Order: sequence, then structure tokens, then C-alpha cells
Amino acid sequence: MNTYMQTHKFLIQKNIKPSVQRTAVMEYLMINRVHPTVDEIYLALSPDMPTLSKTTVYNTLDLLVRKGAAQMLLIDEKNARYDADISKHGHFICQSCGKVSDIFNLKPELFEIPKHPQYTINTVEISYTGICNECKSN
Amino acid sequence: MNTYMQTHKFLIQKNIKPSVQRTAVMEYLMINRVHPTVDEIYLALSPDMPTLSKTTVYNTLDLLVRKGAAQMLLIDEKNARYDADISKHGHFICQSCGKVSDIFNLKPELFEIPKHPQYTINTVEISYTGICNECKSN
DNA sequence: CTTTGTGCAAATTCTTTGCACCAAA
DNA sequence: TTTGGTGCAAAGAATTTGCACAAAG
Repeated sequence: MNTYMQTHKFLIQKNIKPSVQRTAVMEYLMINRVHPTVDEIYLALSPDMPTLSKTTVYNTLDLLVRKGAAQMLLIDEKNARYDADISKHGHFICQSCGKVSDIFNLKPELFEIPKHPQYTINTVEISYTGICNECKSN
Repeated sequence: MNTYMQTHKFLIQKNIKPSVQRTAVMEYLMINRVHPTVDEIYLALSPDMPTLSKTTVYNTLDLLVRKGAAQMLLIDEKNARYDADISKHGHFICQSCGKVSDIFNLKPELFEIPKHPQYTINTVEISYTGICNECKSN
């Protein structure tokens, strides 16, 4: 089975009606695990889907997040970024090149939801900033 | 000594030339620990400083962050927020009312900088989302 | 003087909205 | 045929830029 059909199936499991556009966006996120921006997704897909609109990309990403099929990252000041990996992991952004990378193997305690008398906490986001090796050596 | 003069002194310690505008922005951040947006700071200060421009507020906040006198929070999708408290603590945003609160007393391990072969990490940001009690009961 | 900071207006960028058309059930 | 999805254009909001004037040293 190809990735398009796998993605189609995945969306149904997540209770998302799989249109061609939605499947393409989700498939793109699943294959390109670089935390793309809305624009990057739109620019990557539009050559093969000339009528695709950015509005649909926005709508689809909102839907994917609401249904728990993806997460929005607030690590890049400039743009929202999206990640198909909703497992517990952190992110790193290089303040020089802006690339966003996964940080796996963090202690599970980091993702524990703290008990707080005033707030009911649902999600945890852990973000690191710094410089990547490539930028450092230039 | 009043808070204005204390702030003035603080800016000098941080190697920031203390103009009236810069001192006012920093003082506002130090007194109002509610993680205000640029607009909130501007609207709060402009009655007493009618010529203040939002550009100056932007410039000043950038400078404060670069000099380590404040931090920018990327927890609110809509706007950047600023915090004069640069000690290790987390933040919570209520997805209903949008208010951003401090989360103190988190385990110090959470703020440890992980060693990573590819990245030199400088800062850690820990953000929680959920619902606050007030919104819950409404 | 010379450098640095401020503030206005305009421009840019990201995101949302309104609405007409299309597609699927 | 009804509901929901898509896509265009326009609107809205946040932030940045260019430039002239003001302030400080």
C-alpha cells in the first residue's frame, strides 16, 4: 500500500474525512518531518495541486490539530510550524538558521503534567534555543 | 528610592542606556508581571507618554531581551508576550481566556540543558496549555 | 558635531473572514 | 438536495522598515 492510502486510512482512524487536500497535507507532514510552516507546505504541494489554496492548508492544519493528528509548534517567532509526531519529544530551534529539530530521549519526567490547584493542564511543550553545529562552524 | 530610579539603575547594570522610554517599559514589566503583549504595554504607557510610539516599544523589548533583562514568551499564538522574570519557571496559557500565568516550583531538572552532539543549547522554555479554574466554572 | 534613540507613516508578512462554487453522501 | 469542503479575494492584525527629527554625550 502506498503512503497516500496509508494516510487516507490514518485520517479515517482519527475521525477526519479524508479529502484529497487533507490527505496530501497529512501525507506531507508524515513524510517531511522538518516541522514545516504553512507556506512551506503550500509551496511544496501546489505544483501537483495547482488549485490548492493556502486557506485550505490553514483549515486542514487546524483540523488536524483539533483531531489530534498533528501538533502546532510555537517555537519559531516568525511562523507557526507543524509536526505529525505527537509523541513526547522536545524541539530545538537554531537562532542562526532557524531550522527546527526534534529532541528525542528527553527524560519522561519532563513531559509529566504538574498538578496545579488553579489550572487543568492538558499539554506540555518543551522548546530549546541555541546554535546548531553547522551554523557554529560558519 | 522609587521604582523608576530602581529600574534606571537596573538598566545601567544590564548595560542598557536608560532613556525615559526604556525605563518606562522595563518598569512596567517589573511591576506588571502578567506577561503583557506589545500592545498592552503601549496602551498602558501612552496615556502618560503621549508621544510614545509602538516602534519604540518594539525596539525596547528587543533590546531588553538581547541584553538579558527580559524574555520573550512564545506561548500565545496571537502575540509575543514579555516577562521581566528571567529565573527558571514555566508558563501556563488558558486556551479559553488566553491569560498567561507563571508556573513556579517546577523540578529544577526540567530546566537542565540537555547535552546534544549537534546543538549548543542556550535556553529552555516550558509551556503548558489547558483551562483555568475561572473558565472551567463558566 | 556626532552618534544614538525616537516616532511617524508606509510596507510587509502571517492569518482570518466572507462568500460563491464544487463535491460527496 | 443538503451538507460540508474548497478556493479566491479582501480584510485584519502583528511586526518591520525607511527616514526625518530629537536628544545625549
